[in-house]
Amino acid sequence: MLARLGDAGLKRTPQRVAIVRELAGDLTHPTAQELFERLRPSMPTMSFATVYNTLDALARARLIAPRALSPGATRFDPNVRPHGHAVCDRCGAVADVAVQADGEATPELGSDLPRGFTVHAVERVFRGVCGACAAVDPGARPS
Amino acid sequence: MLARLGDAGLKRTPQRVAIVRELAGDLTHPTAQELFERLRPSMPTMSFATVYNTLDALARARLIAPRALSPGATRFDPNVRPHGHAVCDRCGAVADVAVQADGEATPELGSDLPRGFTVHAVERVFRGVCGACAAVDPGARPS
DNA sequence: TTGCATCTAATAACTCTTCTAATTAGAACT
DNA sequence: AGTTCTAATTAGAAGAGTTATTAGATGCAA
Repeated sequence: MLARLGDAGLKRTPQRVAIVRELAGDLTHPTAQELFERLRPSMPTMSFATVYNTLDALARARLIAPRALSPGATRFDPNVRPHGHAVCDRCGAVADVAVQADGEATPELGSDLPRGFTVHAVERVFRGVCGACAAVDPGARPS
Repeated sequence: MLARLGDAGLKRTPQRVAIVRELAGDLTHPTAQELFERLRPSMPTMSFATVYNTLDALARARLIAPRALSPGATRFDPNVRPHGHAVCDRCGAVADVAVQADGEATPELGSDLPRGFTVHAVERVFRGVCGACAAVDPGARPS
């Protein structure tokens, strides 16, 4: 993934390397804030704006994908291949979900798209309660 | 829908009636800001907080559904039945999409959910470019 | 190494949403 | 109808999240 930085015309700066590294091995889809806080110890001078700039640059280069899975902070996903997400309504945790046949080849399922609408990607989100939250309070309202 | 206000233990105030009316016949999934601006002429004294309070109350009562379809403002959907959404990557327009078998009965498709995760709802989002935007600039980048 | 374009840091500004305190207004109960 | 209780509204400020601006530093190619 670092290699593709250059391919996209992006310079390989220490800040970008750190952000890419932190994101690449992270399955929790961190927010910009979370990335910033995790990287601050090792890069104390890094600015908050740099995190956003870098994430924006990576997203434009299609190396990561921003996800609006719930209101509030945008989450960033190092996996740009088609897949679904399980989102906990209580704690907001996000987990990847393998979804077969979720590519652009399945608009038959959602037939009546608006006239002239061209589909580029199909996302699927499973909303519910994760095991940890259910264990804490099994009887709570769904949300 | 107005009738269900009382069932939910919510008082029938003029502000709530206006918001419910504006939302009920609107297929564009307006944001809180949009609702506020549309209602201001007829209810000049209404506060911004009231819009949020009311939308939150309606959402808790399951009369509307908040949707995080793209980064930025939350959109509110008067249709709480299971259905999908077509979202234009350029202009942000949202349209409803009928989706068969999109209820809670289809987690087989997205099999490997996290252990202990209970699904309450499945959402499907079709991302792409709407006809109007494609007409304006057919050659532009997908996003 | 020099020059230029890009990138970063710092900060301000902006958008969206929530909170607080005081007032007002529904709904229920005489 | 009048009273009371509680919830809802208002206005403003505050908070979170994001984007824009600008000056200065840095990487990269010639």
